[in-house]
Amino acid sequence: MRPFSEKIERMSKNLVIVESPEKARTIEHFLGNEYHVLPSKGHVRDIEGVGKNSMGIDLQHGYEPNYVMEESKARLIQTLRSEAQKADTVWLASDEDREGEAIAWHLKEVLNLPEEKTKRIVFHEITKTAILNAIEHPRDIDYNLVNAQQARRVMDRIVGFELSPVLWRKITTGLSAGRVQSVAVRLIVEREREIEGFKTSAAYRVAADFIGKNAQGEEVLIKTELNHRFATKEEAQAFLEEFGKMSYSVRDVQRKPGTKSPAPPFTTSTLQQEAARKLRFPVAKTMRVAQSLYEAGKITYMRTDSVNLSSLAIATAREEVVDLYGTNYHKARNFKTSSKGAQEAHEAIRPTYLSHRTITGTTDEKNLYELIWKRAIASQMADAKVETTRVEVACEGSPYLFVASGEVVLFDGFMRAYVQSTDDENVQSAHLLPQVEAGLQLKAKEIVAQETYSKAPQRYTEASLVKKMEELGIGRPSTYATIIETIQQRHYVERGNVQGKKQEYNVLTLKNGKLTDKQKTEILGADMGKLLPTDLGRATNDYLVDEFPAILNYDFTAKAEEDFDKIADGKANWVKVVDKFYKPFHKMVEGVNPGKLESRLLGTDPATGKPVYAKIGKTGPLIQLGSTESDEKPRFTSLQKGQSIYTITLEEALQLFEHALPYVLGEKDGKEITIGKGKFGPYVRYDGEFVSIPKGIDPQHITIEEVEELLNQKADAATPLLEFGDIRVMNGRYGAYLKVGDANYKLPRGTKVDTLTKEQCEEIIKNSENSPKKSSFRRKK
DNA sequence: CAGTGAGCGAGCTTCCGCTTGACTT
Repeated sequence: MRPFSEKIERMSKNLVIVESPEKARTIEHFLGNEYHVLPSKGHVRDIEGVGKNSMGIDLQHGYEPNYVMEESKARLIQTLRSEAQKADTVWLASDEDREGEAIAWHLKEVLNLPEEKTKRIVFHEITKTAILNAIEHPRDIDYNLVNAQQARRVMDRIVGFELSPVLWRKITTGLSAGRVQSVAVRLIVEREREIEGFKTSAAYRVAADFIGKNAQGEEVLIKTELNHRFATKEEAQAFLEEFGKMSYSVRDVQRKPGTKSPAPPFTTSTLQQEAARKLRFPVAKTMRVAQSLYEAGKITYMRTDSVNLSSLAIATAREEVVDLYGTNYHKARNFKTSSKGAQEAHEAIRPTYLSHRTITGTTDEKNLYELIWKRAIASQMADAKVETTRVEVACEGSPYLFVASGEVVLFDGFMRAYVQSTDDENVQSAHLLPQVEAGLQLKAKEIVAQETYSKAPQRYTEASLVKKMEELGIGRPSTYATIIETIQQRHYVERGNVQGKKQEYNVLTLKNGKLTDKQKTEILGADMGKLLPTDLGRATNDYLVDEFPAILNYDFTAKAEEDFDKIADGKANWVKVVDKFYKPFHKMVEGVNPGKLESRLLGTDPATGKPVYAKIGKTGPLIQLGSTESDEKPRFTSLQKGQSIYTITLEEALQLFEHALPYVLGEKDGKEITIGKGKFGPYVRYDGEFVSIPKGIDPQHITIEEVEELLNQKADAATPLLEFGDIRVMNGRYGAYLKVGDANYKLPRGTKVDTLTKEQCEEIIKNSENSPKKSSFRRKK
C-alpha cells in the first residue's frame, strides 16, 4: 500500500479514473490533494464466454450482452469501489473515443455510481491547464457512443464465435476466425498466389557512359540509360552494333527546383514500420520497448493513430531545432490524420521532453528513442530544397534517347535530422550530374545491354502487413501486434525464408569498338523473414472466402464502421444495425455443409490399388493412403519441410510412406530397432529402451551406425559417475546431478565432481529439501 | 527446465479492443 494513503483518504473528495497508471501518476501530480487519481487499466468488463463455450449474448432478445467483470481486475475494481464510495465526486476521465466512452459507462455500472456524483470529462493534452479546463466542463456519458461500441463488440463476438466452430468441424479443432484476423490471413494468402502466378518477363536494358569536354573545359562523365528496352537479344545486339557507328550530343538539359517535406511524427503503425526497417525489430519487440520507454516517462503513449502534436511539444521542438540547426531550419507544422477509422484519442508518439536528445537505458531503448526523437524533431523542420536535373543524349539516326537524371540538394532542411526509409527495392538514390549544356558533342565510353527480369510482387513483412491493415481500416493500434501474433500461433502463416532460383542472364558489352557476349547467373525471388501462408492458412482462407465472402471482403470493416458512426451520431439504433447483420449471417452459418473439407486425390497407389489423398489433418497437413470408408484402416504420414498438399505429386507422396514413422530399421543382436515419433519428437526403440533422436539427424534416414552410437551414449549416461549407497551421481544433459531413488537434486554451482564425498552429497540433499524445488508459478500459454 | 515416451478419443478450443498483470530468493 502507499505510505501516504492515509493522508489522501482523509483529504481527497474527488476520485478521477483514467485508463493508464502512467497517466494517473502525472495527473495526480497536477491536481493536488483534493483529487485522488486511479487507473482502470483498460476495460473492466467484457462479454461473458471465454472458456465457457457460450456466446454471452441473448440473440433472441435484443442482443443483450451478458457483461462480466474481468477476473484479473477483481482487486483493482474492489479498490475503485471503496475509493468511489469515499469520494464526493467521481470523474470518469477515460479516453475520448468509442472504447473510452464505453469504459466510462462500464465503470459507472460496475462501481454503482449514482448519477449526481458522477461526471464525465475528457482532455486532449496531459497538461495542468488542459485538465483544469476539462474539470470545469464536465458532461454526461454519451450513450450513442457507448452503443456504437456495443455494436462493434457484439458483432465481433458473433463473427468470431459462430465462424470458429464451423472451422473446428470442417478443418480441425482450435482454429479461429474473425473480422480482422481472417482478412489479414487473406492478404498474405493472396499475395503468395500472385507471386506463384507471376510470369517473369525478360527485356534488355541498355545503359551507356558518355564522356566529353564541357564549356568550362572540364572532362565530364555522364551515366545514362536508354528510354527503350529491347525484347530480344537480336534487337539489342543490332542496336549495339549500330551504336558504334553513331554520333552523340546532348540534346536537352532540364533543371527543375523541387521541395521535400518531412513525414509526420510517429503513430503506432509508422513506428512499427520504421523500427522494422531501420532497427530490424519485429512488431512485438517495438511495442515492448516502447512500453518501457512510456513507463519510464520518456515518450508519450505508444498506441495511437494520431499525428497530432500538442502546442507545448511544437513550442519545445522549435527551441530544439533553432538551437541545434538555426532559425532557417525551423518550420512549425500541424499534421492531419488521414488514416481510415482513426479515433485520435491521443497525441502522436513523441519524446515527453524534446529537449532530451538522448536517454539512458538498454541499447534497444536508446535506439528506439533516438528514432522517435529524430522523427518528431524533423516533423518541425523546414522543407528540403532540391534541384533535379535531366540530361538527354540523342544519337544520330536513332529514335531513342539516352537519359541521365540527377538530384542536387540545395538545402537539406529536415533531412539533416531524419530521412524516412522505404520498403520499395526499386527506388534508387539519384546522384549528382556534371555541368553540361545542350549541343555538347559526346563520345561513348561503354555501352551495356543487360537482360533483366521483371520482379514479382513483394511478400509482406509483419510491419508492411500492419501498414496494409491500417490502410484498409482493420485492426487498431492496440491490436496490430496481437493480431500478427495470433495468425502465427494458429499456424495460418509463418515467418520464413524463401530460397530463390538461379536465373541465367545475358550481358552484351560494347567497348573500344569490341562487342562481347557474356552469360551470368543471379538468384531471383529469394526472401528473408517474410510472412508465408501455410497449407492450413490457405485451406482455411479458401474455405472462408468461399462460404463467407461478405465477412472476408476487404471492405467489410469499413462498411461496418459507417454504421457504427451512424449509431454514434444518434442516427441509427444499435440493435437494428446488429440485427440487420446477424439475420443473413446466421443463415449462412446454418447453411454450411456438414462434414470435413474435401481432400485432394493424388491418384492410386500402384502397389495396393488404394487411393492417395493430401489433406489437412488434426495436427497439420498429411498424406492418407487408403479410404476411411474401406474396412482397412488408412495409413497416414506427415509432409516434409517445404512440401505442400497443394503441389505434392503422387510419387513424392508414396515415397513418404517408405520410411513413415514408426518403422523397423533393422536388427541388432536379434532384436528389432524401431524408429518412431512420440510426444517429445523422434526416438529409437531397442530392447525396451527409448532414446531420443537429436535434431541434426533425420529420423527417416537414420543409419544403424548412428543408432548404435546413440545407444552407447545412453548406456554411458545410465552408468553412475559415483555411487554412495542410495545416492548416485549421474551424468545428465545439463551436467552432473544427484539421484536418490526417483528424486533428482541439482549440484550447487562450481561443485567439483571428481572429489565429491558422501558427506557433501548428503549435505546438498538436506539443503535442497529445505527449499521447494519447483516454483509453483507457471507462465500461462 | 528435468532425465520422459509406445497414438485411444473425450472434451476442449474461438472474437476484437482497452490496458498491464507479478505467489519471491
